Amino acid sequence: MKYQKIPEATIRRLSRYSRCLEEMNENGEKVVSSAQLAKKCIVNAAQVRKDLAYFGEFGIRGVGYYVKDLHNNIKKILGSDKEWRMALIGVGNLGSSLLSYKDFLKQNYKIVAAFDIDPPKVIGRVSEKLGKPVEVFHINRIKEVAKERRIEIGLITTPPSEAQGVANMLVEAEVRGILNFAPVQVTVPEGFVVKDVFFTTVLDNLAYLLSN
Amino acid sequence: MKYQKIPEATIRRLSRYSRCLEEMNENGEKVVSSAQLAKKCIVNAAQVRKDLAYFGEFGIRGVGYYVKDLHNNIKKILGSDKEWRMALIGVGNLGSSLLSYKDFLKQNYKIVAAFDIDPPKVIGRVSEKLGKPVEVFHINRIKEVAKERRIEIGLITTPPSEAQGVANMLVEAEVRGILNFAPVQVTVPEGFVVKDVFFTTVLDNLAYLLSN
DNA sequence: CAATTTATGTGAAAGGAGTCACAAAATTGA
DNA sequence: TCAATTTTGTGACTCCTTTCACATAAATTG
Ligand SMILES: NC(=O)c1ccc[n+]([C@@H]2O[C@H](COP(=O)([O-])OP(=O)(O)OC[C@H]3O[C@@H](n4cnc5c(N)ncnc54)[C@H](O)[C@@H]3O)[C@@H](O)[C@H]2O)c1
Ligand SMILES: NC(=O)c1ccc[n+]([C@@H]2O[C@H](COP(=O)([O-])OP(=O)(O)OC[C@H]3O[C@@H](n4cnc5c(N)ncnc54)[C@H](O)[C@@H]3O)[C@@H](O)[C@H]2O)c1
Repeated sequence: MKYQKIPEATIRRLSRYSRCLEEMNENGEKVVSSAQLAKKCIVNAAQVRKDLAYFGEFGIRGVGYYVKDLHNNIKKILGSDKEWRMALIGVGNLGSSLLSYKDFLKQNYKIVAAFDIDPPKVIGRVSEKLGKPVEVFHINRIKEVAKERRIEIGLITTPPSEAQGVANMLVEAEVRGILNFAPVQVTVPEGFVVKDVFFTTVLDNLAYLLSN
Repeated sequence: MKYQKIPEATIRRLSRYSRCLEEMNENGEKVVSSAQLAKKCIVNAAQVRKDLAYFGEFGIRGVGYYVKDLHNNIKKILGSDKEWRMALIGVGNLGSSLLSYKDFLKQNYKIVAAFDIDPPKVIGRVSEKLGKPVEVFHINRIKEVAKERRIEIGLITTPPSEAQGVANMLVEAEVRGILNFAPVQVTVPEGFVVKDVFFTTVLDNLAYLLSN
């Protein structure tokens, strides 16, 4: 298949397929058809095949896909075959719950440093919940520590008013990826990427659907 | 304008506009043009106008939109002019951080009950963080309490393996809206709505963009 | 080994969503 | 009062995404 721009929606679905395949693999299932995978992920079977076709031919006609093989291929496509080193900025309520989120690790995402404006205040939140606590630094050491620990992704869990400032520091520290939980639009220069996780936007969506 | 199906993306953007308008209103700004609002929300100006046009005519040609008036209209459209009564199921790391998330309240979303499989174990997580703690019930009382407290939305923050079971109980209790944080696809009958908040899907997306 | 079955990969068609460009309406100022 | 200015609301166009439908290829069976 000749080159085409890949839709964002395709990438989101690949992530879903990946989770399903992981589960199937754990259940000892060897082979899966696009129809079965589609059903499990609640999408159209042709959609599954087309999504995969952007990246190559992974199936065998008349058979389907080898679960493990396809899973590996999708992980390679998504870049989740390598370990991603992350920093968390803002060790508050949400931040400390993310610090103890075990699923990140399972998925090859690792928080290797945390930052706050007041480390002594928040230190209890970290150690109280984990066997091996993540080190918490003062925010003004972010550039230095980010370099040293080869951080590639920053998670922003500060109050909204601080988010853009923190994003600027991350840019300064050449942390190219940002996952932003603070409900404000932050902007970064070309070459950097921000993705948002806005709970209330999804809630608004739900509220809209429920009232119509 | 004659009736058309309204895109999901439009609803998501309305939610964004709403946040911006709220901020503008707090700053004492009275009038805003589609171009200004668009710039702030990082979208196209025609997009702003088209999104609003699905629901009526809110602007004045040659002038723009009255900030407060438009904000009220959008809140009415989204259904966020009323208070939504929510229950949280699974008072763990993430759940207890949501319980103390003040922004929900500001946005007219209110958690009026929490449920867990082991209330005594989790009770500390709630009261330790809040002035007026949310009551935690055993999960098997969900139907009874949901009716009594007129709950309309359920937040699922249990382990993934429990999510579908919890969703079934919410359906049983006629809670029509579900916001699911557990990284599995849950299904509900016609007439019910599930929206997902999957952190790792967004991370996967970020990882993909960073590795290409 | 040929016929049958099964399920992929993909071109073509349909369906949605976003952008452009301009007529229409309100305001301002001379 | 009327021309100039501003900015909305929207039809038409473009672009992107999803679905359909079928030729193609692998496997199986008699
Ligand atoms: N709590 C939730 O469940 C939840 C849910 C969705 C979104 N959010 C958003 O996530 C963010 C954090 O929420 P929270 O409830 O954890 O707030 P919080 O007040 O508990 O935590 C914020 C933390 O950020 C630190 N901080 C403040 N300024 C900083 C700076 N400049 N640099 C580094 N650290 C700084 C504070 O010391 C504090 O520890 C907010 O933007 C909130 O809107 C929270
Ligand atoms: N911790 C995070 O930051 C984070 C981030 C993203 C997603 N998630 C997801 O959110 C969910 C919760 O994560 P967590 O880290 O808070 O886990 P956790 O183990 O800390 O909390 C789970 C809670 O659910 C309760 N529970 C278990 N089964 C139940 C049932 N049948 N009914 C009611 N309650 C039940 C447990 O008693 C526990 O209190 C998981 O699905 C996780 O994948 C968590």
